Amino acid sequence: MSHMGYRCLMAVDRDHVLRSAAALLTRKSTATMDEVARAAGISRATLHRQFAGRDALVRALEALGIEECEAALDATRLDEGTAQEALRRLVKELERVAGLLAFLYTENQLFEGEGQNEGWARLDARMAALFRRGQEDGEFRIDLSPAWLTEALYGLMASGAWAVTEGRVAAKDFHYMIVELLLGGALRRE
Amino acid sequence: MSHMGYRCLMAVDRDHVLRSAAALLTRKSTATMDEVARAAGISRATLHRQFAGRDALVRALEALGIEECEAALDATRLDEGTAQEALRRLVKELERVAGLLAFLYTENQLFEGEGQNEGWARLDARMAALFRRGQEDGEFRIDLSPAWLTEALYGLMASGAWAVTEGRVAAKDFHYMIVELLLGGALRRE
DNA sequence: TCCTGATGAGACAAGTATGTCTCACATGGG
DNA sequence: CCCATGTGAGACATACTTGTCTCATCAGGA
Repeated sequence: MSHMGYRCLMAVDRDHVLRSAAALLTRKSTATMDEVARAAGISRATLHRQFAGRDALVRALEALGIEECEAALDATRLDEGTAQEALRRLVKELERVAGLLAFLYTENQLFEGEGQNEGWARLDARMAALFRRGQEDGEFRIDLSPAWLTEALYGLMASGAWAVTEGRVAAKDFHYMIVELLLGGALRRE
Repeated sequence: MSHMGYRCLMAVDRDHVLRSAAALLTRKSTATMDEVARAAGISRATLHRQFAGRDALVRALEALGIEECEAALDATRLDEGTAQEALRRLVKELERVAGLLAFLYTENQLFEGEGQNEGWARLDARMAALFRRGQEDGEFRIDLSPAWLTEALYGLMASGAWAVTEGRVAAKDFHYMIVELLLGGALRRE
């Protein structure tokens, strides 16, 4: 076996497995390793060969989620334009990972006592920085803390993702609903 | 044993157990029956005597959550005053059950395929009716559906409850943060 | 063709939660 | 005092998931 071929093969499979697992666990967070394996079209043995255990799988999913979020943040160019425009772009970029984010958001409740992954802290900081910029530029109100606005963004994305999967709202409205509510709230502007 | 005495004793214990379980499962959603029992100060055997199994316990918690939400809705007098005032009162009433609500909100993801409890549908309808009234009275914007606003309210309350338990925001700000974000959004009013 | 290595199927042991059961104990009423 | 009822402790079987292992198979490269 060639070394390159080996690295390539593993990388491709690993990514495919990871995305299948993300898609499944987004819908059913208690899926077993066997279900995850079947969803990825592989056997449980192979799944265990790639991920030492369920923990390792979830950690890998966490890393994937962080990675995708960081990529979304990078692609958004948070510093360009107004904070409001940047936030709109950000939610658009994050829409793809909303389901995975919703899974990890609730799953992280279980990791209490280990201290949260530093990746999340970095993401939180970048998002909070966006909200803080908006406040300093006079765009956003200053009586809602950047930390809360960040938390609310996560919460609304999770709610939106679930509402879509359960058919309570249309998928095409996802971005609009979240951005409009987060930015403007429910009240009519005069 | 007297019939009244029996009924009273069971009712009191059951309620106490239920509230202990709610408090525990709010923090650790995967707590075992044994942990739930110990948290309530009873043995696992007694817990099983009162609730046939874990399913029955969660169902009972669901019923409790629904009951408390309905009570909150009743106490709020949704029809009095402006929709905005009613919403502020509602969030205040719901604050007590936010933790339980957060637990059930995520737990319900697992009950898919059984059709959701009719109690939730009733609650959703009442909340959506409030948002609809706000829209019809010209208070709330009409481009965000009542269903989405209801969902967002759940999501924000869950986010707020978790953020508080993890110390990311202060408990005293809970009501203000949720109501202000839901009503006014992040943007400054001119 | 032969050989290497990954895979799938399945067996297997271990751990854990669950649900049921029995038994001893305590409390409270008759 | 005696008895009934609820309770706690713990044993027990069961089911489920997990993690590891073996073995047969199969595809790709030398």
